[in-house]
Amino acid sequence: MKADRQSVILEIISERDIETQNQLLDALAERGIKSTQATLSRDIRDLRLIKETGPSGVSRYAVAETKNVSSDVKDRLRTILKQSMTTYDVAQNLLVIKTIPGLAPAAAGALDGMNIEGLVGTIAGDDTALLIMKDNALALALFHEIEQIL
Amino acid sequence: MKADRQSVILEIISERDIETQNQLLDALAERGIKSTQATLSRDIRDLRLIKETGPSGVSRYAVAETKNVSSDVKDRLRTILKQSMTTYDVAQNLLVIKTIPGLAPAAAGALDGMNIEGLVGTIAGDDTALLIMKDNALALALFHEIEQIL
DNA sequence: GTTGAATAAAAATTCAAA
DNA sequence: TTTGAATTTTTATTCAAC
Repeated sequence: MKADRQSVILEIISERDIETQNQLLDALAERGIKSTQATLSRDIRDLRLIKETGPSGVSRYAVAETKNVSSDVKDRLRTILKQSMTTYDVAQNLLVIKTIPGLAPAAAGALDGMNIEGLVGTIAGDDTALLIMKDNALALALFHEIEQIL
Repeated sequence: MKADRQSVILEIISERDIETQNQLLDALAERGIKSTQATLSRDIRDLRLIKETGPSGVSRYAVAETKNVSSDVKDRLRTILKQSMTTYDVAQNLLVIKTIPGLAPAAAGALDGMNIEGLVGTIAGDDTALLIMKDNALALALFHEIEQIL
């Protein structure tokens, strides 16, 4: 399954340095996911991973830095999410964030305030905020980013 | 000359999307700089350029985002530099920032406060701040980044 | 230490297939 | 629409020269 595989890819690159698509292929195999280099090349494009040169000069895949998002804003977001969010999940290109009653608008607003790439819009009821992402891969990437932030 | 070429590379990728090293080769040729793909591959590593996937899905070379630097800090830096800096230049791995008298420590402090990759240390007199960078390529990259910020 | 030519390695794409 | 095998394209490295 594409979404599963891409999700695991994000996990893998957050845990260790992956220099080549073949390395990624092996890492996926270790987790029981069999694929091919061609597919990974497409996944990497979908997930908008970058290839960066690390401190030591070796290159590796990484999640693109969310541009224009200051760490201050990230801190504020973390605070708000921690105080308000109860659960969150991803479905296709949508992120669903459940909050304690009344705080969904605040959570949605906080996320809206960050210039998150691919975030098309948010809508919040009382205890549920919906984030509409441009595509499934970007929704998945944000899901994992929230995981990291918390 | 390596430094010249690398400097022009940074200019080129800030002006237009470069998808491949061959495109970069051509762009350099237009500016009278003749090189080879092998050399550009090395330059790209030296400058720690990343290859990212743009909004449209095409990949391009870009300057690595300075991690952990919030836009608030960038704003503050801009303000301070604009108010204090008179000239700036790069020499090898050193950036020399001249300021109006008395303000060099403030400028150096502001730069120190950002987590700039490759910035080893700063030393400031009355009207001159010196930034010691880890290597020439990183000094050059910061030079261009300051250009952008202002 | 820097470079280019040749080569090896890696990544993107094509095309057929499911 | 997703995928893998084969192929093409792109990038990194080797090695010789400077």
